[in-house]
Amino acid sequence: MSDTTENQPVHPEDGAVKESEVIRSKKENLKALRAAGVEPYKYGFDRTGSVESIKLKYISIGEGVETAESESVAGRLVSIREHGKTTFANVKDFTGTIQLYIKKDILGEEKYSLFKKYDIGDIVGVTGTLFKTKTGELTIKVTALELLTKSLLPMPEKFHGLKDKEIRYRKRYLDLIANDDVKKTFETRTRIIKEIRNFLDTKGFLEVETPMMHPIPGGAKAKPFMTHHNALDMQLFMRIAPELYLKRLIVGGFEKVYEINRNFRNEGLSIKHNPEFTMLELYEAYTDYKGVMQMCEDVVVHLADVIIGAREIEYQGQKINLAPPWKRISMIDSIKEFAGIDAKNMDDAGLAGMLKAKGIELRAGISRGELITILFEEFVEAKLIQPVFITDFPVEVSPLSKVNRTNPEIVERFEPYIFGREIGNGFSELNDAEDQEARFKKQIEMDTTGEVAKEVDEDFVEALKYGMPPTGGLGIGIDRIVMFLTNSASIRDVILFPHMRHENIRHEAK
RNA sequence: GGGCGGUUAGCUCAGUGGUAGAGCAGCUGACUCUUAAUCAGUUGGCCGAGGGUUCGACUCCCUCACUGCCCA
Repeated sequence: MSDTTENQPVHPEDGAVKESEVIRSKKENLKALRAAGVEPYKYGFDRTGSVESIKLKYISIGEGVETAESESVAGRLVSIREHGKTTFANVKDFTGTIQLYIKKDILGEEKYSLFKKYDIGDIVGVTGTLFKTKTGELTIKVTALELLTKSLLPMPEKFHGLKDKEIRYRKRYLDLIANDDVKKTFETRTRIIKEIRNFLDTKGFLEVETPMMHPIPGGAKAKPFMTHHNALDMQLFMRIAPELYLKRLIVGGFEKVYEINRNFRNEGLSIKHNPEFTMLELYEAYTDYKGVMQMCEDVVVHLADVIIGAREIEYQGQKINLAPPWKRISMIDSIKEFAGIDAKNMDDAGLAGMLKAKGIELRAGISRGELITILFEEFVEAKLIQPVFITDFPVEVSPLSKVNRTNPEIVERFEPYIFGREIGNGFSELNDAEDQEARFKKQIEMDTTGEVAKEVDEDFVEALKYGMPPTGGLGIGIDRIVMFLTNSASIRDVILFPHMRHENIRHEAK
């Protein structure tokens, strides 16, 4: 942070992209077009259809046949192949790319010479009849051509596209222009979320919105983003989870609610973590963790059916079978099965020894439940490739779950894992207000994050005192689900504008 | 936070101490069914930033920034 250039502002006018020959040429073309009376930034264009619809409409016309009727499409010029007094070009809209055949004879001398001032990257509107070339490609024989938007910066390379991941994430619009699969991924993301809503709405769930700014930082371990309300002179925290608000709604009489929205965690970035990410949380009255565990399985299987059309998916070269029923195993048993460690019959010192041997530092006075959880995270998690529900979490790490009805050391909680990654969390919601208050207090005592003073959400405890029906709650990480269903390696590939550091020096150098 | 890799033309990439390269894009010209069009010519670089070693550094060393991956 001692670098003096660090905080110098970047001036997009002169700093973002240096004026090159390519840019100069585009600016000159713009000037020439204006001089010829062309408005380079039009206000609209009437299309007769999308590229895809037109391709479908004329899919079966024969070679050598030219349609009588005209069609109009608009989009970005993505390639130009000059051929003397004829030019082939490709125009791309949201649905696809179609070839243009631009002939001097048809367009006329003047229009054709104006067209030569168009550049790859410009947005154009074209009208013409359709025919198939001798290689069978449906092509628009252009009778009218209009510049709709002049572009001033060079497009990514046409064949190799845009590969630099940094530019792809920082300038997602270029990524979208250059890489068709990116567009597909984000369309799929939207379909997935829409399908989740559809699934839950059909089951009678009500979608609600709860505050993004909380007066009390929730979350036992997560660190919050802080902000401030000026008029109220009030410290606020970007929400870590909507859980306590949604449960207030269950107290209030809503019996099935869900929210799909952003959560914020002030932690590091990784292939699996973005500071803001999207969660589904749902709460259903009169069911328990087994009910929502079934719901979790149903939702994911439904998504596989609808989005992929298959229950076996391939993720990063690994086949994953989502077909129900998913394996269900307690945390302690999973440690034995996947790591060969018989934690049940080991004392705390023995558990701690195994962790220390792996170089893990342990807090003084750490509880048995925490030891088991860390053991699970260290030795088991990564091995959970096929879908599995890990159940029966230690009570110490689960302040919001009801204790197991037969064993008070564990709670009625589960986490689904796929490809070694936790994709959700669910439990029988604790509704004993006095127990909840005690567990909150214990959690605060154990809090080691230190940076933000955690406090008991008294208002939530009060709400519970009025009585919350037995309730099952479920959270699912939407980004991770989208990653699996789109075979995306990084969370950044499923978030349109992932969080990035400041560019500073490199940006200025360009 | 630690380890390893990357950063060279607008884009995609070569370049192991001796005058910075290719393809695409751009520019000039030829070409009326091309499609990664072709052919001929041509412009374009603070080699991420700063420091050091050296007669000489894109290249070796150090620091920093950003980035990708792995780990915590």
